[in-house]
Amino acid sequence: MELHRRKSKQRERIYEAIRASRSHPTAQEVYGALKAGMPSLSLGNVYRNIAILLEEGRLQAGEFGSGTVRYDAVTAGHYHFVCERCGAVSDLDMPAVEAITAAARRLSPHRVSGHTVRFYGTCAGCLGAEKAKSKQRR
Amino acid sequence: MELHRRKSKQRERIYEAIRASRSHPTAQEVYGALKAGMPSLSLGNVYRNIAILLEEGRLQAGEFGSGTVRYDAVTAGHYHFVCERCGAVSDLDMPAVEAITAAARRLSPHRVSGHTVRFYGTCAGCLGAEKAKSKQRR
DNA sequence: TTACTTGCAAAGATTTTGCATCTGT
DNA sequence: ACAGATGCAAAATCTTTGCAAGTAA
Repeated sequence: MELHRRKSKQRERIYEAIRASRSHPTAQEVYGALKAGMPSLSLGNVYRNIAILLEEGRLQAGEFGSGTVRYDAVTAGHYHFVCERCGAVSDLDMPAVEAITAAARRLSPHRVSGHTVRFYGTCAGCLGAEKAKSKQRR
Repeated sequence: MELHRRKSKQRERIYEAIRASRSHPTAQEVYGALKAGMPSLSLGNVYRNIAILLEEGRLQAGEFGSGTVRYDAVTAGHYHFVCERCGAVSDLDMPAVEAITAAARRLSPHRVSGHTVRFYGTCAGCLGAEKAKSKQRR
């Protein structure tokens, strides 16, 4: 009745795909990326393995306004930037400010164990596209 | 072809329900809360009106780990606390730190317009329940 | 062998939409 | 009257599950 986890090619490929990606992929994107090299792979199994990887703490999940969950191979507590125009999610090269958690502990009746920060705006790519468009308009 | 928005009893009730609630309700919760006093109300219409209210900037949306979207009548930039045990979402009485946005602007190639902070941990209610349980165990 | 894994397909859950009808203005 | 709003039910998405067959240990 114990749970001895076996090594599984599918699970490792799924983990690798997420770790290698810079884009915080969704389950469907992971599936799409692996399907070519692993035709037997099923979407249900991607979801199942992601659940296991989350449980093991090898992944982190988040929803960033698209309505679907995105995954991230945890590196450390890092902050995210979400483009309000195209929905892209990127990591921010910014040290986590532990003082924020400390401040919340002082102010809140709850047991605060940590925090995340999410920045909003327009990503560099969309800014470029916008500029090109306004130039065209003249 | 213009869009003249009409006043609608449903929409105002939906907005009021969300504004009055402290719990960041989901669409289904709003529907459940209003159904009694408005039997003809449909869930689809709740979703439609929430979309309009979001567009008008009267509401804010967020997903907090439950897999369903929660809504909030925007007051100002405020931070949230999410209980990892029961999923409850509450507001934190903590002034938004604008310096964080400024720091991100300096470090990021994107146009950063703002940020949100989310704290994680165990809420006071769950802490109490936990304590009661461990006492019982002795 | 044992019991964890997988693929497949069906089921769940949440959210969106088409359409005929109703209603503010 | 006209264009927006509503209810209802069907559809679209995303995610989870049951089951029989495959597979690591």
